[in-house]
Amino acid sequence: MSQKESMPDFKELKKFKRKGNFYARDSVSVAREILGDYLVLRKGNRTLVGKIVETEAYRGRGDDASHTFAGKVTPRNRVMYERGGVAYVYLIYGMWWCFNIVVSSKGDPGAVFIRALEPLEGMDLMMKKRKVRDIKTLTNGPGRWTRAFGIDKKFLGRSLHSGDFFVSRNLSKTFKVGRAKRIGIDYATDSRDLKLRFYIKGNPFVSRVT
DNA sequence: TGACCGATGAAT
DNA sequence: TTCATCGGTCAT
Repeated sequence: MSQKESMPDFKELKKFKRKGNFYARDSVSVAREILGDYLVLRKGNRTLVGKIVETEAYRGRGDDASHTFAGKVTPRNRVMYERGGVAYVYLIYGMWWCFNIVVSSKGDPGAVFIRALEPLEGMDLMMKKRKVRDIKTLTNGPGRWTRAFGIDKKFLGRSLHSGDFFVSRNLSKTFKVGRAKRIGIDYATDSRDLKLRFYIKGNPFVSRVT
């Protein structure tokens, strides 16, 4: 279950912001280690904060579920070739924005897909964006949390090293990590059954367990 | 320029 | 389990 824990204030969150060397590594390491961290978006004098509870690793060139399989380059996926630490955002099903963090070194595409958050601060603003009243369904899916945060095409290529949009390290992680197949990539052949999805065991905001 | 489609969500 | 949905992508 989701345990009560003290919520760091904005200043504290900023202090433990994840840096470039954290993102400039392989996608599996980042996808695992970013679990439990805080995604922080400052809007004026308000702050939206969600704990990252579910991720997927996309391994770039050698991963036929990735948008950069076999080194494919298009206007959309171009930022995936940047050094880790920028956002890769794209639209799916004509209506939902998917948010990834680019990882690895420049020229080596990789990404960590953020699938679900546990909402911690700014829930009133999130609910206005999502038009839902039930907190359980506010941010427990890739298209849901991005809508709650107002994430869209404007975020494509945006740096996570800024002062108003970043990931903050959680210094007290006590959970167990679950591992499963990635979702919605049945079009892939070689990579479809790899267990590259990671989630916080028992957290109610994970989009699905199996 | 336009055919095509999906790293989903919601209803059942 | 099914299916509505539509802006963007990319090949032409």
